Parts: sequence; C-alpha cells; structure tokens
Amino acid sequence: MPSYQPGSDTRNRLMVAAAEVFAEQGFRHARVSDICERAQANIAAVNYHFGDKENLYLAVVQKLDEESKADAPYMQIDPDASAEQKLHTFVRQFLGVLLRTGPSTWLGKLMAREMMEPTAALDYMIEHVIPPVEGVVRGIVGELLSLPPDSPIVQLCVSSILSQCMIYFDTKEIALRMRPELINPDRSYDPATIAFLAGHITQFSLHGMHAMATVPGPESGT
Amino acid sequence: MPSYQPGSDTRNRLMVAAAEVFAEQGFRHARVSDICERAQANIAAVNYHFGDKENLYLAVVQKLDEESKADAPYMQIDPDASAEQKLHTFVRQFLGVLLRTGPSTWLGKLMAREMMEPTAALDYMIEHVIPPVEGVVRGIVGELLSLPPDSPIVQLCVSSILSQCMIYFDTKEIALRMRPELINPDRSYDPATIAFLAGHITQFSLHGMHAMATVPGPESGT
Amino acid sequence: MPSYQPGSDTRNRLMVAAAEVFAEQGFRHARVSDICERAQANIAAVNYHFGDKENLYLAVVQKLDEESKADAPYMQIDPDASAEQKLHTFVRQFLGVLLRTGPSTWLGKLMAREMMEPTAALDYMIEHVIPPVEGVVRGIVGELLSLPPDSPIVQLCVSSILSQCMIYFDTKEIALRMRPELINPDRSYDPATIAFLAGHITQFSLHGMHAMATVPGPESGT
Amino acid sequence: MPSYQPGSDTRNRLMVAAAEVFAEQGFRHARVSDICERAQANIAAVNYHFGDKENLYLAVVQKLDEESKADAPYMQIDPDASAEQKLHTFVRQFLGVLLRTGPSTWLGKLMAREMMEPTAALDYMIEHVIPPVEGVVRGIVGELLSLPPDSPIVQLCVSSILSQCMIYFDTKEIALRMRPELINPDRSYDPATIAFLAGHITQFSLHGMHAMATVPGPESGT
DNA sequence: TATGAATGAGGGTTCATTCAT
DNA sequence: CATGAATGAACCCTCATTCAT
Repeated sequence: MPSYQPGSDTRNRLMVAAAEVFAEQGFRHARVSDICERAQANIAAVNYHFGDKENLYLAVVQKLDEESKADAPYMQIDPDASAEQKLHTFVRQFLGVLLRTGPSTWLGKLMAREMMEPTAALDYMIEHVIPPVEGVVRGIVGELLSLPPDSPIVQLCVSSILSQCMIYFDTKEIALRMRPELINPDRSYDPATIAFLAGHITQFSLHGMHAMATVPGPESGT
Repeated sequence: MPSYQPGSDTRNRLMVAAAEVFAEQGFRHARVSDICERAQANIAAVNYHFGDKENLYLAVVQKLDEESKADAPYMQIDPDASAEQKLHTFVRQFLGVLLRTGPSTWLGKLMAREMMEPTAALDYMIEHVIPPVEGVVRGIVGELLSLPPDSPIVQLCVSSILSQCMIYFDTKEIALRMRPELINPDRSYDPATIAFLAGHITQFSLHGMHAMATVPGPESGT
Repeated sequence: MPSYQPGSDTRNRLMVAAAEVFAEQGFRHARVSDICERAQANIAAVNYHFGDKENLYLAVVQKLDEESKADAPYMQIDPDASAEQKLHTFVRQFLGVLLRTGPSTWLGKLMAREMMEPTAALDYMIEHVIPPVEGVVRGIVGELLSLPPDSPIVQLCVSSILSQCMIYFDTKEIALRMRPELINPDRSYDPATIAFLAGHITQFSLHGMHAMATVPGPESGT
Repeated sequence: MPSYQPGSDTRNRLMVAAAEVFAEQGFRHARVSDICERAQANIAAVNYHFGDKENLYLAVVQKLDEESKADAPYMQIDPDASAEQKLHTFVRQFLGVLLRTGPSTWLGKLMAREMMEPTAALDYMIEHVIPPVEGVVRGIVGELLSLPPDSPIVQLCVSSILSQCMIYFDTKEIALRMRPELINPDRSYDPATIAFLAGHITQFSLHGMHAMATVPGPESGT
C-alpha cells in the first residue's frame, strides 16, 4: 500500500478513469474491472494503489474537489461589480459548469448521487465542497438584502437560487427526451440556452429577494 | 406464465413490498430476495408473478402513480381561490408530500432516481406523472401572469417554483447531517418547518414572477 | 437462506464433503470450490444452504460431534469392570478412534487444527466435545485414586493420560516417515500396534497415578 | 539471483521477521507482505534474497534450529546428577521453552504446524531437530531403566514423557479460554505453574517407568 | 398457484510473484 | 543490491433467474 505517488502514471490514469465511471454509474454500480479497463491497468491495480474501491472513490472525490477549486469560474467574481451583476455572473457561470459535459461536471454528478445514497464521501462534501459555493452566494445575497451572510433569510434565498440552477442539471435526462433540441449531441446544453436560463433565474431571484426586504409573510389558502 | 391476476394476495404483497424497497434502494440496488422476504413470499415469486425484476418495477411505478392521482392533495386546489392563494396551497401541499415519509413519497424517490439513472420507467413518468403536476402549476402561473399555460415564460417560472420545493427533498441527507433538529426521527420534516419553507417559496416566487410581467431581461456580467 | 432441511440431498453431500475437506485442509485452506466439486454441487450451493463458509464449518463440527457421541466406543465402558480394566479399555478404544482413518477421525483433526488457529468452532468444542471425554477419564482416575473427579490431581492425571494417546495422533506424519512399517497404506495404524501402544500407556499411567496416591512432590536439580 | 549474503542486513531482518510471522501464522497463512513490512523491507525483498517464500521458510527453520542448539537449556543437563534429577531438570526446562513466549518457542510452533500440514521443512526437522531432544531423554530413561537408549521400551517411555509436556503447549488456546488465570497477558505460562506441572509430570513418569522395569503387560477390558 | 432447490455469471479482494529500473 | 510498480490466478460471496415438483 504505497503512499501517495504522484509519479505513478497508472495511478493517475486510474483516478481519471474512476472519476468518469463513478460519475456515470455511482459508487456501487461502478465496476472496478471497468475502471481498470479504461485505465488500461490490471484488475489488481486498484487494490495496489488505493487499497480498495472505496478508498479510490474517496481519492477521486478529493481530487475532483481540488481541481474544481483551482478553476471554478463561479468562484471568481469581480468584487467591484454591483450585487445584481455579481448574481448574474454567478448564475451564468454556475449553470455553465453544471450543464456542460466533461470533468468539470463529474463532481456535481457525484454529489447528486451522494444525496440519494450517501457514502463516506458525503461528509467530505458537506465539509469541503458545499460551503465555498454557498459562501459566495451568501455574500451576494447578503449584499443585496443588506443582511449578514449567515442570516436565516439569506440562507433561504441561497437555497432558492441554487435550486433553480440545479434543477436543470437534475432533469437533464428528462430534457433529453422532452426538449432534445436544447441539448447537444455530447449531452451538453447549448451556450445560448444557458445564457437564456441564467437571465431568467437572475431576474426571478432578484425580484424574489426584493420580497424579503419588504413583506412579512403570506396568509394562506387551503 | 400466469395471466394478470390482480386478485392474488401474494402479488399484492409483492407490489407493496417492492414499492418500499425500490424507493429505499433504487431499482438496481433493490434485491429480489429482500422484496420477497418483506412480502413473506418465496424467492421465485417475483419471476412467477411478474416475469422479472424490471417488470415488477414497472408495475410498481404504475400503481404508485395511480394511487398518487387518487389522493395527491396538491392536485386538488380550490378553483375559487385567488391565484396567490392557489400557489401557496400548492407549494405547501407539494412540500408536504415530498418531505414526509411513507408511501406518498415513494413515487418521488423513484422519480429522483430515474433522473440519475433512467430505466424504462422514466418514459412512463414523463408521459404520466410529470404532466399533471406541471399542468396544475402552469395553470396557476398562467393566471398570475395572464399568459397562456404553454407559454415559455410560464414554463420557466414553473421550473423555478418546482425546483425550490424539490431542493429540500434532494438535500434531505445533507440536512440530516447539518440541521438534524429540523428532521424527525422517522426522517420526515416537521410540519412547522414545512409551513415555514412553503411561506418563503411562495413569497419568493410571487415576486419573482412579478418580474416576468414587467422587465425584459438583464444585460451584463463578467 | 433456508432453515435446516434434512431432506435436501445436496445439503447432506455438502456436509460430508466439507467434513472431509476441512479435516484435510483446515478451515482457511479449505476451498469452497473443492467442497462443492466433491459434493457434485454448484459453487453457490454453500451460500444457499449455509449462508457462508464459516457457517458450513460450524454445521459440520456440530454434526460430527453428534455422530461421534452416537457411536464413540470409548464412551461406552462396562461400569462393572475394575477401574484398571476401564482405563485399559478407554485407552484402547480412544487410540483406535484416533489412529484409524475415516469420518471418526475428522473431528479429531478439526480439534487439532482449532488448537493451532482457533475459530468460532473452538468454543463449541470446549463446551461440547471435550467435557464428555474428560468426564469419562476423570471418573476412572477418580475411582483409581479415591478422589473426587474434579480434584486438581485428577485433572493432572487426565492430561497425562490423554496426552500419551494424542501424541500418536499428532505425530502420525512423522511416524509415516520414520516408522512407515507401523502404518497401513490407508494411513491408519495397524490394530496390533494400537493394542501394543494401549498396553504401554495403560501400564505407564496406572503406575504413574500410583505415585499421586503416595508421594508429595519432587525436590530437585537445575 | 544473488549469492548467499549472510552479511546483508535486510536479509537478516527478513529472517527475524519471517520467523515471527511463520510461527504465528504458519507457512501458508503467513503473508510475504507482512514479513516485509515487519522487516521494513520492500515487498520484493523475499524473492530477491530467497527466491521464493518456501525457501525463506526453510532458511528460517534451519536458523532457528541452529540457534536453539546453541542455547536450549534442556540440552545442557548436569551429567553428575541422578537420573531422577536429570529427568526433573529436563522436564522443567523443556516445559519452560514450550510454555514461554518469544523466539525460543518459535521452532516449537513451527514443528507443531509441520505435524499437521507437512512441508519440505518436516524432513529437516525429523533429521535435525527431533533426534537431539529425543536423544537426551532416551539417555535419561535408559539410565533409569538400565536399558540401552535404542530399546523399544525406552522409546515408548520417551514418547510418554514428551507427550505430557507437549500437551500443555498444544492446548494453550484452550487453557486461555478455560483457565485464563494460569496464563500471562503475553500468552506465556506463569513460572510457578510451569514448575508445578513439571513436578507432576516428573513424578508421574518416574512411577510410570518403574512399571516397565517390573510388570509384563495388562490383561484387557471390553 | 406456488415453492424449495439449484445455478452461473460476475462482483471485490488477496497475494506470491515478476519486471524494469 | 534493491525497489516501486504491476500482474494474474484464485478465492469467497452475491443475486437474478430457472427448474422440477
């Protein structure tokens, strides 16, 4: 059980292949043999480099997280822009990452799966993946509402904003069947569509938040 | 191969048990042996009554859908209420179904899984499960915006509204870890919490939709 | 995981084959595939009938123990004989069981292995296999020494007697190489040899025990 | 393939570690990786220095035997003592080696395992390990019985004596469960217990052998 | 109508050994 | 003289399915 060996080419190929297969199939469905085949490695390579399947999975999640932090565009927002502009930029960039294909979406897929059938990796994500993203949005929303970022109202708005983005990620399989013209052959959304959706979500949310600053709460129906 | 025998007791017990297990584990993880045990049936009963595992799954989805249509509270909304009240009622009822436990949530869980790893059942859901729900919301939104229910703008707002509800369903495992006090031991959300969330989502969405009626769209961003 | 099904022929063949293979190879070395082959059963039969390998092993130990109790000749000793005769009979019968081949020796082999690498079965043996045998010898020794069967001195003598029998079982592989003429082609000891050894052990032990009744203990050298 | 390198430090560490692991686990259960880890050597070191696992094992047995001959206390018995004293000394020392822990008992453990599942090493032991020990006892017994050391009667008595010592080695796992108070945390027997057992075995055997000098043989039982 | 028994394909993991450096 | 990397055979176990009754 060798310690971290960045120099091993097989080890890296294994992680890349594993990220792909785990993202496609989830942890349990993913077959070690598949991963090894794609990595052109021996079936025992996973055990040699990572101990077991779960350890490989954890390593992949961690690596994906680190890579994501290195170049996630939604994390780099011009601090001099207006809060409205910041929100628009964030939504557009975040949607872009979610609705494209390739490595940048793998972590998202893994997270979606962790929510349905959690593994040890969910704890890592709760600690390392979610807070930074939420933090950015909380900052923007706080600025818009003139509220501290950890205010409960801010939290509600953050959920509302993120959910509107994530829904298009979650329903991609449905969109593929109901609105195939919106989605490219490589399963990514068209940039124009992304821009359009980002516009809507931003507008909807800006006005939605405006409510928070003014009204108390609804009086109900049945 | 027996003909369809709705009267068979074993067959019914099998479907009830299967609904539960499929909802908990998803199609692939669910074990036929588990289902048969819970149904107090023989291990061969599934193949005898349904041909194979997938067929049982399809039958379960269909049955759940029919039951859901019979008593889904969010489908029965007072036509005389104001559009605002209708929306609030829908959100509260829909959230209630999503965030409680028990049979009423099984179909939701199955849908969530179908989005991640579609099976033949997804086509059924796209055709039979989604349209009625969307139709209700589209009607409300159309009324609010004075737009036809099939307008693209209405569709965007419907997605925004539903997504804000579903996020709390999708992130239940995370909430369980980050805000355990909000969730009961049986994994259901507290009614008061549900009411609170419904209030926020309604307000946020009402104001969000207000934007649609007025402004064109944003320019800008990084 | 069916409950005990004495009617299953495969189940019985599995246990017979397993007893043989476990006795030959020990628990860990024994291969499930070997057992299934000898039993002319499918590789999955063990899992179906016994859950897993260890459970099969435990079932085998228990069955062997029950069979042994049903017909172990050293357990049936004429109560009217003199204590000396009883001892001689026991030693001869016990040696006979140990030094022959076939099913009657399998339990012994399993015990020998449990002593070297204990599994869960050792606890069963300590509770069910050893006490009856020791009890018989303790009775005889107690009678000879006019001491209660649970006296420490009796225990020491019991160990001395049993050890002298067991050594020929333990060193069979060595005898096979050093004194092959004493051992039949089927790896069993010759009856005449067994009788001869029994005579020695009985005499040696009778006089050895005589010491216990008289002398205190040795003083001695370096 | 390197020539014999007694000076290699790795080679020596490998042998020490291997002795320990082989004694604990037996030849087949012992893992090369374990040995290498304990020796702080590379996983390929065994094959490099010894060709393969079995060769390492053979080397270990040989080395252990040589060391044992250098300092086994039961081999060094005062020739001027009485035969009775010699026996007592031998039994006490032999028991001491068997029932303690540490390197001095490793060869014994290896032998015990060889009896159950012989490897090539058993032949070595039959030739080099057993004869010296038996020789010592044969000498003492011969002296006691005024018989030549190679007399069959002497051989029988030697077996009786050695077996009484070895039983406590063989049944250590059982004693650990039934009489844990007799055994130290490091799995060795308490010196007082060893002395006590040695006293019994000596007395029992001295009187047992006395029988040989007098009586013919038993007339039987059932 | 239903079941106990049995099966075979395939899953992850282990481990002694080999190879290139 | 030694090692990190890699390998392949083999092992136990799982599980949907099938078969005979």
